Formats: sequence, structure tokens, C-alpha cells
Amino acid sequence: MTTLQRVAERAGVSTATVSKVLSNTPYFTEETRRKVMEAVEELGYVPNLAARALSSGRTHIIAVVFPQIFDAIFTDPFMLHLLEGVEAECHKQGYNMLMSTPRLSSQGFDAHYQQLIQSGYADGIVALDNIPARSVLQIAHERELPAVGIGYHDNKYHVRSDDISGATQIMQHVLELGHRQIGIISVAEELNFSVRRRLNGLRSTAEKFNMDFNAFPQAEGDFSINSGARAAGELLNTHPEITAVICLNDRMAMGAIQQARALGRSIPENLTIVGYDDIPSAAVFAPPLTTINQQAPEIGRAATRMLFEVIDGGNPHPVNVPPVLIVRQSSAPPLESPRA
Amino acid sequence: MTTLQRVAERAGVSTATVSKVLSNTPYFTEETRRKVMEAVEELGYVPNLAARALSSGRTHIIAVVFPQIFDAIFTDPFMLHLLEGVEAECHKQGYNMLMSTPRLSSQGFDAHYQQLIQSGYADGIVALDNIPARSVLQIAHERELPAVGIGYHDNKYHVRSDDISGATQIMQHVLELGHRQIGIISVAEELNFSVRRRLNGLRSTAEKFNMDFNAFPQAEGDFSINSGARAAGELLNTHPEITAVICLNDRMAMGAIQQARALGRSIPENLTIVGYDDIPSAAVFAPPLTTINQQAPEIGRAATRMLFEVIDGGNPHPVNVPPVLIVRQSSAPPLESPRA
DNA sequence: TAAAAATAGTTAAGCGCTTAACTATTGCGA
DNA sequence: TCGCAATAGTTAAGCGCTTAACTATTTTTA
Repeated sequence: MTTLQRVAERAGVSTATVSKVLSNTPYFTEETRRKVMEAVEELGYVPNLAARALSSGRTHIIAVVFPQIFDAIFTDPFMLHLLEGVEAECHKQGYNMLMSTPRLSSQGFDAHYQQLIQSGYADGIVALDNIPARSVLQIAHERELPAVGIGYHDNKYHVRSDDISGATQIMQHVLELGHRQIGIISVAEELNFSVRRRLNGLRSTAEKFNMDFNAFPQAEGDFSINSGARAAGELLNTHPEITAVICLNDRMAMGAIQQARALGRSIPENLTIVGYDDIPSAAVFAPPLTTINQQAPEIGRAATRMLFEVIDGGNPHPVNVPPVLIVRQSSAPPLESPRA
Repeated sequence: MTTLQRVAERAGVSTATVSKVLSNTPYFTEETRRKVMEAVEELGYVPNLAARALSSGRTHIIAVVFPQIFDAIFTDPFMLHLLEGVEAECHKQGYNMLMSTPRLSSQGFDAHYQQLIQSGYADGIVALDNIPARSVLQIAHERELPAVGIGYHDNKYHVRSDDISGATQIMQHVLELGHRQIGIISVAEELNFSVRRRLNGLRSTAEKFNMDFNAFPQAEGDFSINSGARAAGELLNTHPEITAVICLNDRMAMGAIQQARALGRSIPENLTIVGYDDIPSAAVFAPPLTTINQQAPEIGRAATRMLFEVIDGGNPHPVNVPPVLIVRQSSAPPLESPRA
């Protein structure tokens, strides 16, 4: 490994001058710059980043943190898309990403994660902060490490998907198709921060159409395909008059479709079913799902840009990323619908 | 931030003694250990890992490298599952993962990736090494950085999915169902290393059943859903007698199913269609796909264990991870089949 | 014309940790 | 009982880089 010292000898200047030229710190002549850059090129010099990190106090590494509950993160394509956005911004700024996937126990997040945060390895953190019981960024705040949360924890610097807007769009879509007998497959609010906001978006949109949201029949699932099937079964048995079902995520929508079919309904001809999240399976499902896409890459990009601003001493505003309605073949007007 | 120096002062010993106790290097008394550990706990000491990396020459970070072609990696769940396996082994050994997703241009992999490899930040690399045109690990070999490749490049240390075994299992499954009129949806061999081996596995299994593989009608796709649909259309138009189609991946199988349906075939009753890879959509497709699961988490684990062995000076053997046949509802015996 | 400011390059110290070499003491074996 | 080996702890140097402070020269301003 070639050192800065050897570059300095080759260029006939001090190591401080080499450092100055490489970091573009004033003052040096064009001749000095030429001599240094020639030596760098001839020797194939690449800086030792651990040394640079130690002396400058800056690593140009950010930690990307996805907390693990039930190992779900490694099966969730949302994670990959967040990562895509984070990576794109890191690449632009010459930063590297250190992955951390902490496990929560009764004593808090595991020791390995705690050590990483305090290790001096990362200039800052972007974290998916979505476990209601505990914020994964608390330890970063205690250490005054720059941090941006993705999700609903009360972090000063955060990026969120605008679940109210997403729910508004999906409810509006269903109502504009002419549906009035609408079932809701919901989830217990303690499981996930976004549930309340999705329900609020559905409610406020129904009210704009002068409909009483509380009169819509509801059944409860737990985000899984099976729970969606069970909930759809309940709804269709107790409310056979419904012409549409809004599910709070895609997997429950898939289960609902399977169950509705088993109960003799055809989709979407006499029952419209819509989901939320636009997981990859949604597009290839039969029929392809109408759903809400959260634009995870853009969330990842916005969070990372925000973190760089915090690291550079800025004080950026929180960001809400608007989701996008994706209309596919699982939704259609009801058969006897008077178009409103 | 508390330093080792302050711990030494608190415990009343030298910094070298603190370092010794923390690394369990001989020799120290039980009394000295107690004094040091008390000081560590009272001061909440956490080592600065950049300093440790600089002086010891070891970071306890490995680089996890997924080369980018056409941004496909951020939509491929296989990546997430590899990462799952790598992360599990890193967690066990107290290592951290530095993600790198280099881009290939005509001049080779990008400068950011090259700097990362030479930076002293990573003790070693686990890389998905699957671009036929160029090995992502060449630069690591030049720098004598410990490296393990996942895939078919000729790396000394590598882990591969046993594509021959996977293809053997899927062909055997189709033949044991009684199919003899079998179409193959293939891919040009230059696109991906695994194609030849999958075809070889299919061929050798057919020969074991005394069948001439070259007599099976073939059409070519490019791994995409659309190409699968086109290829299936060709096959069914020129060979309407076929009772099964083997596709070299799941997405082509999905396209083939959609096209076969459009051409009046029911799946699997009068046409069995099978895929390869067990992507998440396979399980929720209609009908759920019979396919081959590559056990990506186990590949990630094996590669990471191998890297730790190389870092510690060992000389491990390459590993082939056996895929698993997943039978679902897209395959069934042919209607007029004499069970062989 | 003299003083102040800017330019250019260097010296010196240090970032926090590791560990080889050294020193002193104790224990073991012949 | 003496010499060698093991134990215990310390000293000293260094890993590769950054940058504040310093020094010398040139340029600008009043």
C-alpha cells in the first residue's frame, strides 16, 4: 500500500501539501498541484480511509438501519427499494453504506448495534424507524449522531410516506367507480404506525363524498394473506351486499380475492378488491391488483439527502413523500352502478 | 467519547494492559482484569473502531458486493435472501457489512468501488460474481484481499448454486409425472453462466430416461415475462402436441402460462408449466408455480463462513449448495398419460 | 514607502488504539 | 541452589492521515 508520505517524497513536497492538494484546501500553486497529481498517478496512491477517518473524525460512511422483527425484512421488497434510493444518493456523494439489522429484545436493541452506533464508523444513520414499542434512533440521539428516521417515530429529522394521501387516492378511486357498499379489511393499530393514518385518509375522503365511514362494514386482519382471506369471508357472509373491499395492504387483498372467488364472486365484475403497497406480486396476481405504490426509492433518496444536510450542519424540514395510485384489473365499476 | 487512555487512568494500569485485557491476550491477573472491566463499565467505554482498524490493520467489516446491470438488483428478491444469509453469519462473528453495488462501464467497474476495495475499510469481500464479461473480484485478487465469489467465475474460493442438480430435479419431476412431449424455454448462454448448467442438467436427466433431449422443441426467451409469453406462443403453434413446458426461470414461466391460457390451454390440466428460482410471486401466481428454490440464504451463509476462514488464513474448499424442488399447482400428469 | 494582508509551503502534534520489546518478579526443573 | 522459563506489567513506537500554527515571501493598501 502506497502512503501519503511516499507521494510527498516523489513530488518533492511535504505530506501536508499533498493533503492540501488532495482536499483542495487553499493555498498551493498550479505547479505544485501538477507535481502532486503526477506522483499520485505514478504510484497508484489510494488513501487509507481508516487513517483518514481517525484523523479527520469523518468516515464518509453512513449506517443504513433496518430493525428486524420476525425476520420479515428479508422478505420485504420495500427494503430493497429503500436501499436503492439510499445507494443512489450515497453514490453521488461518494459515501459508503454500512448495513445494520438490529434485533430488539426486552433489554433493547442488541449490543452489536449499540457498539456500531458508538464506534466512530458512521458519520450518520438512516433508519427505518417503525417499531411502535421503541425507536431505533434513541441511542443515536443520546450520542448526538446525525440521524434521519423513515416512519412515524417523533424524530426531528424524518421522511414519511404520506399514508393519508395514499388512502385518500384509493378511496376516491373506489368511490368514483361508483361503489357505495364498501367493506374494509383493517389491522389493529398497535401493529403499525401507518394504520391510523390510512384509516383517517379513508374516513376523510368518505366524508367528502357525504358518506358515513363508520357505517362501512369492517373486518380485521394482520397483514398476512391468510388473515385477508378470513376477513373477506366474514365480510361477505355478514354483508353480501358489498360491491368493493378496501384492504390495508396487498397481501390481505390477495387472500381476500382467493376467498371471494371460493365464495362464488368474480373479480372485479361483481366484487372490486384493492390493496396498498404495490408489492411485486401485485402486478402478476390474477387479476393484477389496483393498489398504492409508496415510492420507496424516493423515500430512500429523500432520507439520505436529508442526512447529508444534517451532517453538514443544516437543519432540514421533514418530508412527506406522496404515494401513487396504480390502477390495474382488480377494480371496476359495480354492475348496477348509477355513475355519480 | 471515552478513550482507552481514560480507562487506563481509572483502572490504575497502562493503556497496553487495558488493550491486553480487552483482547484477552496473555498475561494479566484476575485482579487486573476486574479493575479494568470495572473502569470500562463505569466510563461506558466503547472502542473507536477507526483507531483500532488503523493500528491493528483489521476492521471487522466485510464488503458485500452486488454488481449492477440495468438496475436489476434492486428488484430481485434473490439479493435480499443472499443478504439475509450474509447478515446472519456476520452477526454471529461480530462483523459489519459494507454494501457496494458497483457499476460496470467500458473502463471496468467504477472508481468508487475500486477505491472502496483499496481503502483498508474491508477485511474481505463476498461478491455476487455473475457478469460473464468481467469478474468483480479481479481487483480484489490483484490487491490480495480475501474474497469469495458467488457464481461461476473461476474464483479460487467460491460458492455456487448447483444448477445441474436443480435442473435434474425439475426434469425428473416432469418425466415422473408421465410427460414425454416437453417444450423448453431457454435463454442465450452468453447472458448468464447458469444457463449451460441448467440445460446440461435437463439433458442428462432426459438421457437417464432414455429420451433424446435434442428432440425436445425449444424456444428462446431473455428471462422476462414477455419473452416467456412469446416463446410459449411459438412452441404451442409449432408443436401443439406438447403436454409440458420447462422454463429456465419463473418469470418466463408466468408469461408462458398467460399465453398458453390465451391460446385455449388450461394449466395444469392439459399443459404443465414449471419454472426455476422460486421468486415470491411464484407462490401467489395462478396457479402457484412448481419451481426450484436456490436456497439463497444458505448460499449467503456458506459464502460468508468461507470468507471468515480465508481471512483467518485457512484454505477452504468451494461449495455447491443444492437447490430444492418446490411442487405446487402448475404441474400435473398429462391427461392421456400411461404412468411410466 | 511602510504596514497589513494574502499566498505558499512547512513543522509539529495528534487522532485512539495496538503490540513488540523491554524490565522485574516468581516459579520450576536439574 | 542456580539458571532458565513463565508471568505480569510497562515503555515506546507507530499505524496513515489531517490541520493548526508557524515561517517566509509577495502583493495590496493607505
